Amino acid sequence: MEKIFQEAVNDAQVIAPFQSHGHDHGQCVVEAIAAAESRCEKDGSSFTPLRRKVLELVWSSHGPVGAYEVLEKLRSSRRNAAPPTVYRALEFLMEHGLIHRIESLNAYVGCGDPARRHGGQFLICRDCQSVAELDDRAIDRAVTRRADALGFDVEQQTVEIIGQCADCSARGDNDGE
Amino acid sequence: MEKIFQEAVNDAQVIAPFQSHGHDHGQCVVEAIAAAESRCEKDGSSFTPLRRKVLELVWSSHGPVGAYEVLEKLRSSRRNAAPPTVYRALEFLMEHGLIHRIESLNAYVGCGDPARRHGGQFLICRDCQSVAELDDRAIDRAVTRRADALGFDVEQQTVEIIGQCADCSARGDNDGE
DNA sequence: TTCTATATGTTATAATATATCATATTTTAA
DNA sequence: TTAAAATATGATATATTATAACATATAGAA
Ligand SMILES: [Zn+2]
Ligand SMILES: [Zn+2]
Ligand SMILES: [Zn+2]
Ligand SMILES: [Zn+2]
Repeated sequence: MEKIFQEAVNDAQVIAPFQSHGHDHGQCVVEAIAAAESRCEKDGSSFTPLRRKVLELVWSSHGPVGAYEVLEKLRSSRRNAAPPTVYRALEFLMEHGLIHRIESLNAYVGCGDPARRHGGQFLICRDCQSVAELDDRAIDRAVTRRADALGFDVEQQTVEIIGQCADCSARGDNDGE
Repeated sequence: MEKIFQEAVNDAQVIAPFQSHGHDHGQCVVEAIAAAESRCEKDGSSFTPLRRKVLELVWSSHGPVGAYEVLEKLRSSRRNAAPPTVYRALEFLMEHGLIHRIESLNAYVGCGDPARRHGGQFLICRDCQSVAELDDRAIDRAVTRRADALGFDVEQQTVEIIGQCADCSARGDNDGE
């Protein structure tokens, strides 16, 4: 069991696995900010203090965060922040692949690997709200095959899978068992 | 090319293909209503005139329709219709598998086969807004495999693929070629 | 028939997102 | 080096999507 998990986690197609409860999340944020700086430098775009702060707030957990949740937190450092303040920053972060939008939740989640271009494939735990990010070629291939057969040209994938993660399943949260 | 399309269209995993521009859409609506009646009878739930009307309005095209678009149209027959009128009907139709919600568009689309239980997989044309509904086992299998490897228990899939359909591609709409 | 569950009416408001114009800051280039 | 242009943020207003709460009506069951 453990072995299977480990294989899956080490697979490059798993961009960001579910994180253990006790992991060093400060380090996650540090790495995300570093990756963002690097990415913006490459793109020749300016990673301003506001954008950095908003990215940090999105990374406050591995779960999806709503725009107004970001706004509320942002206001402790920027008293006059308004919805456009946040939405513009989120738009920038999306354009540069630093965050993804979870359509089914109207929320945003930090990207686990902004260096690599990819569409969005997510496993979302209904209990702990954690998100695992995938770039699964088998899923992509299955989608592309079917689309090709119908003469459909794929431009953007939204794959959002709701369910229960291993930890919550083990802990016996809610239904499920 | 035609042959490939035809195979794909006849495949049971394509619940509803893209429709030709000149097809008899009145017939689509008639069939959808008949299927809905049958389904509700099986479920022992009441397919009221309001719910029927809302379903017809969702079926006004093969594209996604917003709740407030439905509301506006509904008002020509029900002067006093309000948002809850529509949302409650949409909720009912969803619960009975008569429509699906397209999360990435905050919109709804009629289900091409309410008799069969299935999750949502959609190809959505960015030009003509038409939607093809899939129940593709290869996509489902790829998702399930990866989820299993991560110990994740899948409960609900949201697969929404944006792109350009064959017709629009042939007509040379916008970019794409 | 009375009770009970279901369905709809009605009003208000919550939650999410964008438009618009003003101001500040940075970059470009004459 | 300074004016013009592009970019970024401030500020206000409003659009869009969705739900809460309570009242009334209707349909089945007891
Ligand atoms: Zn972390
Ligand atoms: Zn990513
Ligand atoms: Zn039709
Ligand atoms: Zn369907």
